Amino acid sequence: MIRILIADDHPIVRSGYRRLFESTGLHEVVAEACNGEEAVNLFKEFLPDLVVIDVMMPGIGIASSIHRIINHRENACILVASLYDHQSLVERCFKAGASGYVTKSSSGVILMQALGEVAKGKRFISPDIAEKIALSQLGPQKISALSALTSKEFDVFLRLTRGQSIGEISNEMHLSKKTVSNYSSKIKKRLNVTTTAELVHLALQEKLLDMTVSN
Amino acid sequence: MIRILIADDHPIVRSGYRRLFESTGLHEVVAEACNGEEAVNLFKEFLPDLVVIDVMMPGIGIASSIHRIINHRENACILVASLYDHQSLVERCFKAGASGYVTKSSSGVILMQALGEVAKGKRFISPDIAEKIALSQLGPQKISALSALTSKEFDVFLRLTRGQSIGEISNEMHLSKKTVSNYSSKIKKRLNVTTTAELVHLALQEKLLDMTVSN
DNA sequence: AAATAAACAGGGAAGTATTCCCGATTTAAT
DNA sequence: ATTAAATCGGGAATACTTCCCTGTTTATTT
Repeated sequence: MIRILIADDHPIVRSGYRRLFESTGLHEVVAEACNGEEAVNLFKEFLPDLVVIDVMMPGIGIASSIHRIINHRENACILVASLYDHQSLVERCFKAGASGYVTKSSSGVILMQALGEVAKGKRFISPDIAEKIALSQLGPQKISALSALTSKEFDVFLRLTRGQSIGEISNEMHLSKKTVSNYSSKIKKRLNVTTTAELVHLALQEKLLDMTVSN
Repeated sequence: MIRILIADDHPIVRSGYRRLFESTGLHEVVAEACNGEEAVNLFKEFLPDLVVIDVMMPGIGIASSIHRIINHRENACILVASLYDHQSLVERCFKAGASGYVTKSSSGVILMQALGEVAKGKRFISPDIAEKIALSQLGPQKISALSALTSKEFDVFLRLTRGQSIGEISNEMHLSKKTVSNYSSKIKKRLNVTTTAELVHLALQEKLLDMTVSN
């Protein structure tokens, strides 16, 4: 029986995981977290065999959540599930200690496959992302300016482009407004822009935001 | 027995809905679609009592999906589920003929409540969104929030979303910074957002911005 | 193991932007 | 001719930005 911790801020998504995982009879969901801190705490409490964690939750960022879990148990098995497939995000997660990365548009089959591999201590990356990254390695090596951002900067960047204010971000990340504001400035400087709107444009170019909503 | 069609591009989310809905014994999921076209086709095929549809799927946009469903059956019950709670999106959905709108961070209780109301032919909007948006504003007669902007406001809106700063705009438009800043505030208030990033999102949704703006 | 370099967190100060409220024109609309 | 809306900005309080600087904590190198 593989004991699993699910971390996602959407109840419906947690419920979906539960249904999928428990359908095999080989997995047991021992706890559910709806933010990063809770995930870390529940990990310490339940010591699950495997953690399935969302990249974008309120509170601490994904990198630091992973770090803190790995810190508590060196060989923790962490599978990241994300709506986003940007290379720098994937890189950041693996670097922090994740063992697997899948997009949420992956099928149940892929998810279960990922679960199996990660539980065995292997690495897994979903085919759609692997393909994208592989292809991007082939082209002219234009490194995205975004990978120049540190993990905290990147987190703030995402939140800014998603429309959050400095105040909201400081609350969710538990940092002072001053710190967030300083990050915001540093980010703009590094990316050579002056306004938040331009940050959004960059995020769009890097396909970190998608706006397929209307038509 | 209420017969339901689920439309969401994430298998995990569909699975979560299924688990939730079927737990009551009063609902039956008769079909699952993973994009707009499929939702429309499956609707025609199964004629479910109710459709739960995601706002952001590949292919045709939500508005056109809803339109095509309503076109096929005037009184179809459609519940929209979304990660986003922008008023213009909510408006767009209601205008197209949806009966309910919930965010995906809603609890199962809220979701079931929404399902019940919508199935009865009533309207439903999840409390977190309702808090931000006055229900009274949502009649099908309402036109795009952007057309509520005056021409100067619209001009400033476009410049802001293109990444110009208040100072730049005031120079180009020969207005004092104060005036531009006041416009900026008024625009956000009218469009019910608080940050410039959200303005950019609106512009994108309204196709007033194409992603090739900044190089 | 010690040294060097980054990342992280935030204070100070000056400047810019935001919000909300207000009053003054000009321009439309009934 | 009158009411309404659009346009333009001042005042004041608050929020955000920028640049610079000081620590502390993590990583990397030698």
